[in-house]
Amino acid sequence: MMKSKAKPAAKTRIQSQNQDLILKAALDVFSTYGFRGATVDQIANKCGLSKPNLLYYFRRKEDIYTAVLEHTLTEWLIPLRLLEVGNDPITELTHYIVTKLEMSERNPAASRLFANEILHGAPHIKKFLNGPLKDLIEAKAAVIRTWIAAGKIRPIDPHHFIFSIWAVTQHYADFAAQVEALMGPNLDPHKTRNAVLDILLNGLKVKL
Amino acid sequence: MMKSKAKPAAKTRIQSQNQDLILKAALDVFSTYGFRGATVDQIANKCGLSKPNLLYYFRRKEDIYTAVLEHTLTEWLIPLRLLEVGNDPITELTHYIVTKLEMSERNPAASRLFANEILHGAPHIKKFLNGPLKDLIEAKAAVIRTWIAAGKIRPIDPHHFIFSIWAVTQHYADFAAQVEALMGPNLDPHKTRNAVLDILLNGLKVKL
DNA sequence: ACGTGTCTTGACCATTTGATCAAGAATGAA
DNA sequence: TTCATTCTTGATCAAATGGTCAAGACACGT
Repeated sequence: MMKSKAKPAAKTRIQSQNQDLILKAALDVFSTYGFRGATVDQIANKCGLSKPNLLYYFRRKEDIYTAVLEHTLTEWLIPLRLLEVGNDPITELTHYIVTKLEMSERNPAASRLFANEILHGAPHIKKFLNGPLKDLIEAKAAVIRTWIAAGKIRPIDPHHFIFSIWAVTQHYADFAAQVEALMGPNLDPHKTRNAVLDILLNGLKVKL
Repeated sequence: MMKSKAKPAAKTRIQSQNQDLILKAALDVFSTYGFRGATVDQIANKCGLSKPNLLYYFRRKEDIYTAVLEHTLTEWLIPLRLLEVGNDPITELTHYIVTKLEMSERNPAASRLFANEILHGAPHIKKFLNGPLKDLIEAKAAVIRTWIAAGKIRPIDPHHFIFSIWAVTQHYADFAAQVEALMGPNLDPHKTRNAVLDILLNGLKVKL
């Protein structure tokens, strides 16, 4: 029998079902404790599988990690891809920032997993950074330059502006412990959204 | 003989010398690998001491971690403390942001150690966040409100504005791997400084 | 030089943890 | 039902790692 491909994403019903369980649990555990801090046992317990069974689906701990990391990365770029020249820069950027904030709020674990990976030197995703992400950021920097050339926004540095958006939006997921300690547990997402939009976008207006 | 205090910061020449070596090495190792990812052996090797010798100065791994963390925190607040009402908000904020960027550039390990701790829920510094840091941020939020009341800057949310400054400035240390991948290894600190100041402060201007 | 207290370390221990394996249980196509 | 394939797990291993200890080396005031 042909074994189809090297890594058949999922063949059996049980396979795809369990792989899904594992990836969900792994995202939780890895994002909370980091790669080294997480244990295979923790992940196994969290999804109700035995450790050997888990290692039947992913041979090594690192395989689970890279799988969940890649799965996260692909979704991570989607909002930025949607940033196009369009008509109004403020509309476009507002949509991007709001989407990013919503992602950080809905799935902080993914944000933290990513942050942790970068923080430790991005050993597993160097290629992703130098390849797809680099290409994407250059394309979007070009979009921003178009706006500037058209006189629609003030001339800011596109790259550093994108970094600032990333930094601020992800801050609310990655540094949630700090934000919560300083603002209390009932942070109003609506207020946060308005404040962030205000701070990041108001400086773009061209002087009259 | 009186043992003076519970934890005499350092008595002997050798003691203060070795404790210093240990803390320096520990900052490096902990910031790179996280608490769980770091090993006592790594720290010992890095500072040229044997593992048992290192554990002679700090009984447990966690003691080293908390020591280096506390040592870092105290310095971390200094620039923000210097933020006062003064005359010109832009001057004050520029100074704060520039200082923060310089700290991130000069000592990225400290920034990453802190980021890592927060990222994992800040288990060791909850008290610091809820106490000194909370007090400080409230005081500085008041400073910003003073500027707003005086009509010197546009009415932005003080807390979220401080968060934004933290997020953006620390981004260049914490996410250095990503920044480097996207901008190349020769990032010009001067350009970064100007770009960040431009993005964060231009939106504060009151409309004419 | 002496001697007390400080410093250093090789050897060792207990636990955790990633990973293996053989054997048994469940699944599903014929 | 049959039976090959897939799935599951208890038992177990080897390595890594935090921490201990007793014994020896060293520093330094006298």
